[in-house]
Amino acid sequence: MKLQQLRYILEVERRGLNVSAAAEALFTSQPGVSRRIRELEEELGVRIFERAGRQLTRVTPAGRTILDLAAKVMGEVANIERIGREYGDPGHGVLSVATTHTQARYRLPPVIRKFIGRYPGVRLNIQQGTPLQIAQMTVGGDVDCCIATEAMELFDELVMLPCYRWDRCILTPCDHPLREEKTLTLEALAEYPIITYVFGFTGRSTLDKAFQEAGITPNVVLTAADADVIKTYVRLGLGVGIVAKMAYDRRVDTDLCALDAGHLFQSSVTRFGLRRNSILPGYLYDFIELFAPHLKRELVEKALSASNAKEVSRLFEDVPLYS
Amino acid sequence: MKLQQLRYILEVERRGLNVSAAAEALFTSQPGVSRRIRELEEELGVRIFERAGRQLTRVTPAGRTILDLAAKVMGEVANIERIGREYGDPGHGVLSVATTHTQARYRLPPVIRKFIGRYPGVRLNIQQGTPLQIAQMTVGGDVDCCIATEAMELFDELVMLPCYRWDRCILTPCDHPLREEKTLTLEALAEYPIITYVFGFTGRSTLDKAFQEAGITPNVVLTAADADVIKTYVRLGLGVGIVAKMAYDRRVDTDLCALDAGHLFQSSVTRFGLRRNSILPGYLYDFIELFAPHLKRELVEKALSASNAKEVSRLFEDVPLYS
DNA sequence: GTTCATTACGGATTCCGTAAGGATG
DNA sequence: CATCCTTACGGAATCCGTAATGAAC
Repeated sequence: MKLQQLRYILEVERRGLNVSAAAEALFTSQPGVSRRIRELEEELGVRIFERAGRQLTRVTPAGRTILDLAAKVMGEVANIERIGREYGDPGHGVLSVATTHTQARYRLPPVIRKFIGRYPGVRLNIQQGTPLQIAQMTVGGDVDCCIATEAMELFDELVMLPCYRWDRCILTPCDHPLREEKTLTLEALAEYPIITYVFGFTGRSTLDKAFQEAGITPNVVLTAADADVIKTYVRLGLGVGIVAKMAYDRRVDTDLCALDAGHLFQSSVTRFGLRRNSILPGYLYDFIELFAPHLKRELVEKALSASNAKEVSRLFEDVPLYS
Repeated sequence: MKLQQLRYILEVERRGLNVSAAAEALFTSQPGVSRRIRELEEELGVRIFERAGRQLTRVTPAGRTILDLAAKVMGEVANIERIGREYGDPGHGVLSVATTHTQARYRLPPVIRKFIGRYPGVRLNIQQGTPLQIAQMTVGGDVDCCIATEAMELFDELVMLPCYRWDRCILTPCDHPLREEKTLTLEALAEYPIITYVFGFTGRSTLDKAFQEAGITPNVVLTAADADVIKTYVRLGLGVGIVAKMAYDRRVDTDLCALDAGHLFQSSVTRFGLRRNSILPGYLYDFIELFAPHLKRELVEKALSASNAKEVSRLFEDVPLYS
């Protein structure tokens, strides 16, 4: 058995059983991939992929197990390679973080400023994407870690570390009638056209839940993937915005007013995502702690070695997350 | 990185950093091993072994981590290979069990009779050795599992499944004065020369502990690795034997008498040992259940995936082990 | 002088890419 | 006819074993 063979079958699965696509992604020829798979199947004496004629149609039961184990193997191999880089060149390396607009724009800048001061030898690489995309990037090994509020629970290869809890606020022009209300209610809010996040972004699901439970159908006239766009349309008078509090800065957004909406919606928790059982470069522990000071190295290591999500969440039972 | 390289560094470590010995064990040439290691170190950019001149002297810190990860990788690879054999040829294969004389002689025969009836296609392979040897054989992958009472807790790569609890008896010639005693005591026992197991065998440590706690120094005139030898010398009148109850069969040992000693010594627990995170062939689950009926497949699987010994022992808290 | 690891070299094997072939929709 | 996997073949790289070299006890 060769590592190459395992690498190939994993890529073939990742590309939806398309050998040609896998070959391209692996920067090699398609017949090579085909042959390597065939060899492995012959050596093991088991079909990994079912074929209809020449097409790979699906993964056999044995193949399923083999692919899962192969993924583990490649994960450990990646760890070994990282150990090499770490010891050979401590304090140097690359840190790839996948995250959403909200984090990149509002929450990460001070963290990154401190980080690059402390690790001038580490090349930072911030990838932006939808929550689903960034979770996939992390699972697939394209980045070292991710930060997001949504969709992270969909992958159980990911360990999720709660970072901070946040609430929403309502953005209006400063002369808006909503500012007259004594205590803001969902009903009052629903009187106006609403501008907020696209589904699947920045806690949007929590927002929908609140309206649904109150039996109210809000008039959402526009959705955007980030708060800057939302603000723009609030300024145009298109409606009132519902955004994360951290997206409002009274010094910059002088023409907008923010009303606290913490009591209207359940607060959301932003999380740090890491591949289970991965070994992190030393500076990544520091990066995590800069982002969420309660996530000390020891705690993160415990979470990484936990065998299931329940164990992880038990580690964070007593952590207060407001900041 | 190649699997071969990982295999080689592991063997070199196993052979006490002796490259020549490793090469021999791997059925290959010594320069090949040497070069392969060198290549891996160059690729990773880290020394795995420290050298004094040309001799490998010890494992570097980075090497330690790499070796541990390499062991995991090779473990998963072995699992993949097993999956192949399993699916390709269910009900066929090899089952290697390492165990001690006591188990092989008294406890295993009925189990094995049933097993070979149920799985005529499986080749059984029983390896006998000292408790330490058999535990090492299991860790090293030379056998699939082991059964023993002693020394199994020394390896935390092993998952130990408690199988049954047993007590000791005192073997004497039938006309021996000890038979006159109403209730047998340690003091009375210590009046006579004693023949029992060698240290490290079949619960010998429990035995020593009992005497020590009572402040008695027994006169152990002869020790042997198995009960058959002990019986022989009891028959010769050399002393009284202390052996596991299961080693006495009144139909066969008609010239010997057994006195219950359950109240004198703490009972011992015989355990099944498996490598952590290994995948077992289906018939091995059956073998385990034949040996210890409470060890159902599901329970064994849970224990195998547990991350530490404490978690394992929690699984067996409520299991009664007398049989 | 024996043990042990490294270097040097030739042969065998494996790996890979290009080109051609056959099946499917 | 376009897509996609397999087979065929030649060149390159890798792997392996023998022999020779050098260091250490």
